[in-house]
Amino acid sequence: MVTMSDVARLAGVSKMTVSNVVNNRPGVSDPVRRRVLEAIQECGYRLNVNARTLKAGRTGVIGLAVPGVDQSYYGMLGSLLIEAAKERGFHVAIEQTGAAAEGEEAAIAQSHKLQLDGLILSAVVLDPREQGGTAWGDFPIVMLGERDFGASIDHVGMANEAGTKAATEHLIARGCRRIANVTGWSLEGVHVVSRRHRGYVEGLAAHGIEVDPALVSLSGMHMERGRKAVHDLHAAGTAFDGVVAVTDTVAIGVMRGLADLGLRCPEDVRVVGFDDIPEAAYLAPSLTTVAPDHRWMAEKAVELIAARLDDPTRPPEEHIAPFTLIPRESTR
Amino acid sequence: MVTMSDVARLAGVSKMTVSNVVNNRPGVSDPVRRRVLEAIQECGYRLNVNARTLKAGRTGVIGLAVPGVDQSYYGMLGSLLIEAAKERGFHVAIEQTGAAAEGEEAAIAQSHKLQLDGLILSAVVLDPREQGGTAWGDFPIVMLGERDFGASIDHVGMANEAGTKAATEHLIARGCRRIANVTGWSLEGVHVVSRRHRGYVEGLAAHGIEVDPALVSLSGMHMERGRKAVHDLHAAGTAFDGVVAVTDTVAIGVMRGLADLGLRCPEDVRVVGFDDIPEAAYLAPSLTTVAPDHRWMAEKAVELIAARLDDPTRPPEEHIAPFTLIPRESTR
DNA sequence: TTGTAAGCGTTATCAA
DNA sequence: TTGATAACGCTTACAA
Repeated sequence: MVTMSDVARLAGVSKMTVSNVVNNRPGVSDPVRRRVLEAIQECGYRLNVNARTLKAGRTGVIGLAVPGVDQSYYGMLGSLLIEAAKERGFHVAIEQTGAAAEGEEAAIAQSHKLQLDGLILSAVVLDPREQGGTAWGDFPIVMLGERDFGASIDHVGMANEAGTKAATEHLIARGCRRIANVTGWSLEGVHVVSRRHRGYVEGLAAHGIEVDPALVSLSGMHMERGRKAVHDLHAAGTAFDGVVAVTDTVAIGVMRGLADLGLRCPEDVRVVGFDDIPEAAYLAPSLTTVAPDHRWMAEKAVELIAARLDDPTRPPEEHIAPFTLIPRESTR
Repeated sequence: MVTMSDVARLAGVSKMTVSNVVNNRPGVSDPVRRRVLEAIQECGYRLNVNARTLKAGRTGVIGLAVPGVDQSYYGMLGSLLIEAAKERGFHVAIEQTGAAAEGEEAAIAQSHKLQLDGLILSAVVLDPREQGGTAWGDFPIVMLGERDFGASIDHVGMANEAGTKAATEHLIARGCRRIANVTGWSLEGVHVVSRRHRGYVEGLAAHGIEVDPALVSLSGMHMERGRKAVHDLHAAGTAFDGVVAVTDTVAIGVMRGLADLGLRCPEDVRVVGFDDIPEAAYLAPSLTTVAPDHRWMAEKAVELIAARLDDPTRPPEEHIAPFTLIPRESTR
């Protein structure tokens, strides 16, 4: 490996002068600067970021922990976050949590260990309360998603309740009266699933419709679960004319399930999703969905990391992304 | 920051002994080990990976450069690579190239600069020939995808030609005779698009069917392009009863385009894709596709990085992933 | 404007 | 079995 000393020797100056040139610091005469630059060219020198980091205590890398980038939603989110980070000169190291509490905790520990400059954590199941508040010291963590974070941590969320409520009311406006909610793993506690379910309940309530427990299907966040939920509803003889799916991914499974049963969408059953993943517009029928402003969220998250890095004492902030309901064929 | 020296002082031993304990090295007596571990607990010490790296000359991080993780295929691939890397103790930093030559070159430069231990590059457009052979010294780069890499670089590819040929023959076996190829941006040179197109041509040739240029639609690698391609074929009055799409993503667009025109799949037009992205099985109709063994590719790629790190002089290797044709409803 | 010396937190080496 | 010392490549502080 070519080091600064090598360059220095070649240019006939001291290490320090090379350092000054490399970092574009003032106080180096032009001829010397030129000589150093030539030497750098000549021997193909590259600055060792690690050594610099060792001194500075920063890495320029932020961690991103998501359940898995193989899921459309997190792929899209990851992509936007990587771009947003790039804008501010950060690189991104990805950690996959598998949507498990251990995975999410491990991600925090890892980023700490790797001395990343911060971590953006898409918390699906982790309960920050159980982590003993600010147990992470002032390591900059931004939480994405929906948990009961209290006011103790930077958080970028989206309008889960309002979004699902709007989706539910949209179905009602289209004439649906027996609306199923194909939702996630549990309705206990505070997380994406429970909040979105709450929006469904509120949407119904706003129009005086009572919740029929038979129409609420706890499944999981994958396509297969959405499909199975529809099969189960059908097998149980539960009639329904609309479905509020907890995510677009689940909605894809739901629509597939309908196809399995020979039910037409939207004629027999209307479907809405949540997230507006890239595929949503290209399905047949295209999927009506709640679209949070993901780019906005990504930029906000990186901004919060940068801000906390500058001032570790600043009070935590909470931001909620705006959303739009995008009507498409699945509810026509 | 708590350092080894702090722990050493607290435990009343030398830095070196702490290092030995932390790294689970033999030759430390049990009582001393215990004492050190207690001290570590007590002061909340964490190993500074950076300092270790500085010594080792390694970072433990490999770069992964793909066009964008928001595309299902690269999301899936990324996910598998992250897991494979984890298996071998590597972390992954992601770079997005936007499928542009500059992006791909920049990714190489960046990984160099960040002193990553290696780079796995999903090269879509970069021409290694133009890069002057081994201009990257012995920085471990593994190329994924299909380019004319010569024998000069580690490469993990897939059976693009054989796969598409099989897909084409599958359509023929199903009775299709007017088979369109909705393909990428260009058929010049050697890359995924041209190789897969070649497979299409071979598949037709094997059954004595001549290529009708009107049936070959150069589009691009996104859903919208697949949709547009179908619209264009239709507008031009070109009849077709089958479509070989260059990727599953494009195939989704194709199926959407068929729906736009009121054409039924598979009754009017049968469709095959390539990649087997997670959504393929859940579309309605589900998508017949060529499924390369992605997990195998991911593991191979990481393995090659590790091997070159161990022995920079080893000759470059080329590996081609096996594939399976998965028949589904879109060609029933 | 340039150079010297010390030190960042870790590990390899060798001596005790 | 343990410890002292010298690196790793760079930057900060200060001297020339």
